[in-house]
Amino acid sequence: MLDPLYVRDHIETVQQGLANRGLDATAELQQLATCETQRRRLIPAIEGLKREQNSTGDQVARGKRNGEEVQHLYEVSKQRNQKIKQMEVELDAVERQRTLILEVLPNLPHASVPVGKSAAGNVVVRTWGEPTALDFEPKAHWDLGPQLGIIDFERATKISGSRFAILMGAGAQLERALINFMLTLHTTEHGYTEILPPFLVSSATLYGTGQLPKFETDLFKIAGEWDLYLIPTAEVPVTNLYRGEILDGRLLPLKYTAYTPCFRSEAGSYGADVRGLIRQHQFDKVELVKFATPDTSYAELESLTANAERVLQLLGLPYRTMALCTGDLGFGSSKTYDLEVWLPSQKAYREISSCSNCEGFQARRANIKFRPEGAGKAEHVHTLNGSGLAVGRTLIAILENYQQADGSVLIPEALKPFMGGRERIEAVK
RNA sequence: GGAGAGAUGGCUGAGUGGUCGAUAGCGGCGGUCUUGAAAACCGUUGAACCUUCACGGGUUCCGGGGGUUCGAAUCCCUCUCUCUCCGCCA
Repeated sequence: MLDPLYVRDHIETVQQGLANRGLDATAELQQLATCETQRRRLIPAIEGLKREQNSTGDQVARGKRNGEEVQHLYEVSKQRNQKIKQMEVELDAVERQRTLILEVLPNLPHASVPVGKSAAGNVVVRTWGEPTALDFEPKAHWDLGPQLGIIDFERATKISGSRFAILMGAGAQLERALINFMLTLHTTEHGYTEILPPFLVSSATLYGTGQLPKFETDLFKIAGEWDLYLIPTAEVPVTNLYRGEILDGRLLPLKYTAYTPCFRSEAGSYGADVRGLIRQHQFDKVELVKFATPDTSYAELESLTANAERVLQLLGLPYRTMALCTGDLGFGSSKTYDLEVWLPSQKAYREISSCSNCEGFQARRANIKFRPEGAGKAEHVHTLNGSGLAVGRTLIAILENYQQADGSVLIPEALKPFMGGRERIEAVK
């Protein structure tokens, strides 16, 4: 949620920022301005009446103690009270409308974000490694996996329907090894604290990170009388760790990493990446989340992104880092770097991580603050999150980049200790 | 699923329908004392919003919502959540 007071005083800037995202919010901002005017008319009026009401109450109390006649005050007070109630109903409607508008407006892009309309406007920040050179025609993972007997798409469809997959044998082991490898790296070398959160969360939690109310159709909701949804990312439960709390600023930044499965209905994405593991209703991800002070959050975004890149580097997977343009930013993000890994079969870089600084956008929704130096006025923290990495896509990248002419797949050096010393995955004869 | 108890400030915990934002203790912060620390003592210690250049002033908030009343932390209704016991269960 944008800061209502900031929006009030910077309508033009906000309008321009949202326009850069491809959103014409002229009408909404106009409505907001109207709400603001009415609000500022009603609040002082109501407060003035309440003040009179309080003083009348004191008069009654004092009068009664002294045995004076106070009946005549009752009627005045009663009428004033009706007036207050009437204005409060009005104010309530105004504030409701204000919230309704604010909660569906996306975050403003940071000044450093390139202006652009779509993914085509994203900018390559750096490239690591060279696209893997294979002296044979690379196979796609959806062929490799089944041929090696480590991925079964067909039986997954029988069990759960489309966009699910089963990992078996060395495939399941590889997924587990990747999770373990990533968590170990982030906790021991990058200083993150590991979290294993609930995979089901309440609507209040999803509101805090911005999935609700606008993106309910992307989520799986639990049937029945439950206010529970499957998490679409660990960002949701982990960012909500401190919802409604005021943190000691001296403890910031706080850094957390969490492995969770993620569940997305991907409504509206039919037709895209229908084959293979790329886009599934359920996938594993190791997430990085930070709570930072506003003055350090952009430095923290750089280091968080570097932490995610480190995973790819250690696995020897070629990738590039993209700065998303204004038109491609996610709802809650002020600035995002996407990491894209090279997939030989597609001869293209594909997204494997997305690292964002949401500034105070989620913190305002979730009411997460900090007190600088442990004292003084509390301000909203900045929240950051990034994949470190999407595990299923990492598995794809390993299969495709480490495939050999004979159809086997080598295990990257850094992963061997997590694979029980296994050197390669071969077809089960 | 059955039965019961509760929700008050960072924590613990008082609170008769009328100067209660709320007693007290702990914790935190500042100070005195000390070479330093501890102890002791003194002081201080919530949030949101409105208004003001500022100092300041004001309103609201005792789980959420509604009601009774001139007036509600206190009475009534309702919702949510937590805890305890029993049953079932990984």
